[in-house]
Amino acid sequence: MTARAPLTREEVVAVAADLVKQHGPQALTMRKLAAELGTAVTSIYWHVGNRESLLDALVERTVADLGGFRPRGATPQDRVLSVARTLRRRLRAHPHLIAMVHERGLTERMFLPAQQALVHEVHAAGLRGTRAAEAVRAVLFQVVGHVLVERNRERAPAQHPREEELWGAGTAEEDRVLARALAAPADPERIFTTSVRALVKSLLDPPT
Amino acid sequence: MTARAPLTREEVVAVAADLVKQHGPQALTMRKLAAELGTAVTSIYWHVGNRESLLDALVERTVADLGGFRPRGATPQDRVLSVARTLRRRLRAHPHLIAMVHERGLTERMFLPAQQALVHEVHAAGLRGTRAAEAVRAVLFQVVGHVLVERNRERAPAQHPREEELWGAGTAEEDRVLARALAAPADPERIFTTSVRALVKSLLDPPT
DNA sequence: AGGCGCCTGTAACACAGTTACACCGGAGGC
DNA sequence: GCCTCCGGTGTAACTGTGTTACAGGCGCCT
Repeated sequence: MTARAPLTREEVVAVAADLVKQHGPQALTMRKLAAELGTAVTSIYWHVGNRESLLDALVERTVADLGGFRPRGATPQDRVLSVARTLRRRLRAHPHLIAMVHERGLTERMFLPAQQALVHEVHAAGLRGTRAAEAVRAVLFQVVGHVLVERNRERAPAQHPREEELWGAGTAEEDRVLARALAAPADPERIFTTSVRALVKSLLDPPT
Repeated sequence: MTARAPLTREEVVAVAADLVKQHGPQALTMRKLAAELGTAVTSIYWHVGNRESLLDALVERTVADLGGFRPRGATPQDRVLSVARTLRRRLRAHPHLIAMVHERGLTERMFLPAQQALVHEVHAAGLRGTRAAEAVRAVLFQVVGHVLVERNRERAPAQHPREEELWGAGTAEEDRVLARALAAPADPERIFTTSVRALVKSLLDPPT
């Protein structure tokens, strides 16, 4: 057997990314990774340093994959919504990885490409200076925050006090339909669109 | 020496909470905890089962500590903002612990008390049924999401491409003040208030 | 005294990240 | 042709983690 092609840093990171995508971050152990690569642990350490650096590289890769934005829509409002939707979709495409980005305190890094697109749109809508910066940040915070919460919701265990808490508490008996709507599982897509649209409307519409 | 007062589940959880608050979740090892308690690891296992259960108990405690809400303000809008602010403040009071709640997929649990308060206000504002439920959820998603992002921002390492990325990219040269505003550190408090207010305004104002 | 239930401690297990060290194989100097 | 050095790999260990089998101790009831 011709031993095997020499290991490269890129190969290590790629296989590590696969492992994380398939089985979550906790499945990424140095030994498993070595086994998957058909090599020994020490080789990995030689190429990537330590686990920390490996995760850094993974995160870097993920952020780079998010790419740029081509907003669609007639009005700035529509185009901002378009950016928000695209960002959400891309973030949700790599759940484990964006969780890692978050856990490693690099959430802000994920912002940059979208931020540039948003700056453009907000500027087109007539906002300037500090006010524009605030609008951009408000939208970004909302999108990323929403995705984090949404993703969290999905892997949440059984929420034992959910329906009952609201029915029994007396607060919601004012409105049966409301109570039922809250007891039913939420539609994150709808909530997302609703709230982004609402936020954007207020931020861009009246230059108070 | 009179050996020591018998260990209780509450004592274990309390000391564990202290450890997490002071040195973060990774500092909570069973052996350290045992040393801190002046006992042996097995006693901890006897009282709390395993590490998982211990973290569950911690999280439960944290969620319980969040308590109820007494919204202040003249209009429903103001009172919603008041709830949002209180929720944010309380969440930010236990950064490590809310990170744990999040990582354990129990973010939604944190919602409940605030949710009840919001249901009341949204109802008072005249919203009903599905529309009201959506408004409540939109606000909660926004608040919790914002806190997650904000908290993340604080412990982020050096953001190497930050100012430069925006200055060099050409996008922001349309507006020097904007670029400078984005390069400067954001004021999360302001962003929070601005965006919650904007969101609430759109959600509650026009019963379109 | 005997037994039983609550609680604690000793010592081990498996598995994690990490590393000291020996080794191989080819590229270049003599 | 030989030697040395360097990039890269492998073996086997170290420490520290969660967890548990097992041996008790202490107090109370009968």
